[in-house]
Amino acid sequence: MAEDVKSEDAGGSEWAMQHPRAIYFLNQANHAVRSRLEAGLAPLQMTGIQYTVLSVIGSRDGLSSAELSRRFFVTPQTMNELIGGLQRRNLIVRKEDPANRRILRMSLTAEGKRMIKACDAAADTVERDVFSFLPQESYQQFRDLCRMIARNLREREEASKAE
Amino acid sequence: MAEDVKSEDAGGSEWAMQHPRAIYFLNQANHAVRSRLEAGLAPLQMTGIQYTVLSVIGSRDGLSSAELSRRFFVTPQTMNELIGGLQRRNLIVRKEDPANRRILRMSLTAEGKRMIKACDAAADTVERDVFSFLPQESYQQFRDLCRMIARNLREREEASKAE
DNA sequence: CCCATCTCAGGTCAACTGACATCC
DNA sequence: CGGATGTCAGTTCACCTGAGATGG
Repeated sequence: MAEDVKSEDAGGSEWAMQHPRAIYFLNQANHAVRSRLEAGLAPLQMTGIQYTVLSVIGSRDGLSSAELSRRFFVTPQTMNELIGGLQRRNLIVRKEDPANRRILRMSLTAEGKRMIKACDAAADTVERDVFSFLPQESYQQFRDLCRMIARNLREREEASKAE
Repeated sequence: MAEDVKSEDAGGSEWAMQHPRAIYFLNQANHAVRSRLEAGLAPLQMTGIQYTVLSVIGSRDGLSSAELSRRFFVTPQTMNELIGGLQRRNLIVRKEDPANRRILRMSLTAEGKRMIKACDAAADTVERDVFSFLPQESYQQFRDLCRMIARNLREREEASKAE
C-alpha cells in the first residue's frame, strides 16, 4: 500500500496534482453548464457571448468596441463582429465620441434593456437548476474559487504584458 | 447592517445565488485556463480537443468514432472530422471490426503514444502553473466540485434522454 | 425493411491574421 | 509621423443539419 502520491518533500511547495487533472473536470463542468445556458437563451435568439457583451455594455454605458475587446482578451475584429450583430438587431446604438470621431461609444436601446431582463431571467433559472444540488456552502466555495482563479490568471496576464 | 442575503427561511432549500453568477466566473476561469493549455499544446501542433480525444483512445483501445461522439455529446460527423485529422497525421490507425465491417476501431500508433506523452507533460506544466497559487486543500476542493457538477449534469442528461 | 456506422456536401459561429483608411 | 480605432477580406476550427451508401 502506501499509495503516496505526494512522495517527495521538496522544501516549500508540497503541491500534488491528481489525475484526471482539474483542467479536465473544469472543462467538462463548464461545457455542461454552458450548453444549458445556451439552451436557455436560444428562445431569445441570443448566444452566451452576446448576452455577456450586452450585459457589460448595460452596466458600463459608453464603452467602445476596442475597450471591450481588451477586457475579454479577443481581437478588435472579433468583438466588432459580435457588436455588429447586436447593432443590426437594434439592441444597441453606437455614436461617435464628440472628442474623437473614430471612437464609437455604445449604449443599450430600450429593446436592448428588455432583452437583458429576459436573458437575466433565463440565466438565473439555469444557475439555480445547475447548482442547486449542491449545499449552499459548496456553491459559495465553488463560485469563490472560480473567481479567484480567473482573477489570478488575469492579473498574471496583465503583468506579463506590461513587463 | 444585517446584510442578509439568504433572508427567508423556506422549508427545505434556503439556497441563494449571488451576482455575478457562478456560471460567469466558471466560464472566465475556464477560458483563462483553457487558453494556457492551448498555448502549451501549440508547439506540438495539437489542440485541446485533439489531445483529449487522443488520450481517451489511448486509455480505451478499440473505440469507434460513433462511440466517442456519444461520450462527448457531439455528432458523429464532428467526431469523424477530428479523428480524420489524427489519422492523417499517423497518430492513430483505424481498422474494421472483424464482426462488422462498418465499424472502424481505433488504436494509437507508436507516434501517437509519443505524442500523448509530450502532451501530458505540457498539460501537467499548465496544471501546476495555473493552480499552484492555491493551497493544496482548495485545489482538491475545486477539482472535486468540478467533477461533481460535471457528473451530476451528465447523469441528468442521460436520465432525461432515457425517459 | 430497419438501424447503426460512416461519408459527403454545405453552413454557421467565434475566433484568428493581414491590409488599410482614418482620426488625434 | 505614430498610435489607436475601426473596417474589409480571407482563414481556421469546432460544431451543426441533411442526404446518402452500406453492412448486419
